[in-house]
Amino acid sequence: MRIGELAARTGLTRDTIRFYEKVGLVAGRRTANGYRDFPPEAVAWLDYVRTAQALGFSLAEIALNGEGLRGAPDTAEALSALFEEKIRVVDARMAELAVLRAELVARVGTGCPLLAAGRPG
Amino acid sequence: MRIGELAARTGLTRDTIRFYEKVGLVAGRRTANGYRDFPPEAVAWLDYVRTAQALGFSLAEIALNGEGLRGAPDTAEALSALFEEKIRVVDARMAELAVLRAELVARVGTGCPLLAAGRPG
DNA sequence: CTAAACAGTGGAGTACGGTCCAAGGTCAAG
DNA sequence: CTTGACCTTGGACCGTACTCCACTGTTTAG
Repeated sequence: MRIGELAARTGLTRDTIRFYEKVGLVAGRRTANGYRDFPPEAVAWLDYVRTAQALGFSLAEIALNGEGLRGAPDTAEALSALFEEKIRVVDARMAELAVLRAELVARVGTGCPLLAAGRPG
Repeated sequence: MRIGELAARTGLTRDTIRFYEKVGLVAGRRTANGYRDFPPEAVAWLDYVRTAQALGFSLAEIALNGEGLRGAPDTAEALSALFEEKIRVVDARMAELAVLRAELVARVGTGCPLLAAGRPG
């Protein structure tokens, strides 16, 4: 499919997709006239890119994931492994947030919360 | 205290503190010779800035929080309210992550995770 | 055939959050 | 009085992730 259709299907702009191609996030074959031609899987891949981005991964990291997938013998399995890894990342992030939450709870209602910030001394 | 000491106590660089002053994140009185002179509370405030940043707040938002605090009749109470608000934000962020986690779990182990991405059709 | 809708390129600009540097002023110790 | 540590300023520069623009080429519908 051409870039306009991919843009419509993913909710990204054409410019963003061209930018993603430039940084190696998405593959770009060309038709005879020079237009980009994307496979149908590009839609799902870009959906995944947005998810990974929401998880706090940089585009460079996501591109590396993609590299790994392209070299994998069984892509479906490799992708499952990738998702499992992401789940661990999500769990870690949630744990961090839980710590921050606890710190915030501890500060609420103290006489002077900023100064009660648990520094030594 | 002068900027070097504040930098040492917060773990920030002098340049970062000057940058924070420029964007209104931290107050800058001056001594007779033109050196910046920070009150002791600046340490705790900058600690808070880092925490808020870790929560995903932009420096501009954090600066606005600071504005609100300076205008508050009871700073300790205003700060408690601020922390309570941040707790709600943390809860919202954790809920988002929980959704993402569920999506990832759903994709693991499907025949072709990328294509099973729950799109209509 | 023409006009619109699509595609291409390169390059500039934006916002955020710093980071580094050069040139110079201030201050305490030896 | 010099040395060195500290401070000042302005401005250039970086990486990330886009976003917009002008100009040009291609395809499609009437």
